[in-house]
Amino acid sequence: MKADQIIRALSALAQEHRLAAYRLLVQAGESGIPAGALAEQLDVPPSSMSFHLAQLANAGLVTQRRESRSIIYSADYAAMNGVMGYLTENCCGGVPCGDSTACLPDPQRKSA
Amino acid sequence: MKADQIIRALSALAQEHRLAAYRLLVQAGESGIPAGALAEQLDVPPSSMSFHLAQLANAGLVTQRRESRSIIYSADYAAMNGVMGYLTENCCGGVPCGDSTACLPDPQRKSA
DNA sequence: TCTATATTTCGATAATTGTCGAAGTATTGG
DNA sequence: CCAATACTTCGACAATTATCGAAATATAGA
Repeated sequence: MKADQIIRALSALAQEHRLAAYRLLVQAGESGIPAGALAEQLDVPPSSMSFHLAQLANAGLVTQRRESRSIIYSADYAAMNGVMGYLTENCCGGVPCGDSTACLPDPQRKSA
Repeated sequence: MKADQIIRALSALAQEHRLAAYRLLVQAGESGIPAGALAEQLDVPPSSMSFHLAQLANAGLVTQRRESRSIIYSADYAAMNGVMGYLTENCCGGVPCGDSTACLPDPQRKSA
């Protein structure tokens, strides 16, 4: 994963509403949350929420799927793990350290 | 750790030069790297580097100490772990998942 | 097809962030 | 005390990002 991609992900998370939205999505798991519900819960106008969700999607941190009239967003755990892996890379001068950030969607987790 | 603090940390890392500097510091470990050396390695003017290092310090991601005429910066591993913990919190809808991001300075790591 | 719902795109404006030279502040050695 | 070194702070300007109403797009149901 290259630096530019990581920076986009970090920028995406470095904003009040997006960080809050992302965390809700992370906790919601695979079922995800529709854009409108996120806007309501975070008390942000729909157009603003849409802007923020687009940033998260562009960063690869969330995926979207249409379901009837709603667009459901869900967190992409692999992307999050990628970012954290990048930050911890060579974290102790090359010496291996308890560096095993792994997080998979609820239903189908690997046996870590 | 509260959201505002996390946002400052993520903002600090979400910038080309700061991400690069931070990674150098992470790899350098406790000995750290003087401001000037970072500026030179990253090909950034001293005043710009200073600005960026101040951001990282303000976010609590790095610490600084004076050593003669130089100011040595080093990564604060605990802060990094705090940020990652925040991101993975309740990451699978409350179900525990391989969520053990830990990273300690080279010389004195815990037996994880 | 017409209307209501759900969301996005557009566009204009406000706010924040990045850049870097010049000047200022520590520290050391002569 | 003076000059050199290592950094930081200041200040001005450029660039990017956030906000949100209005208009556009997609879907579903009557």
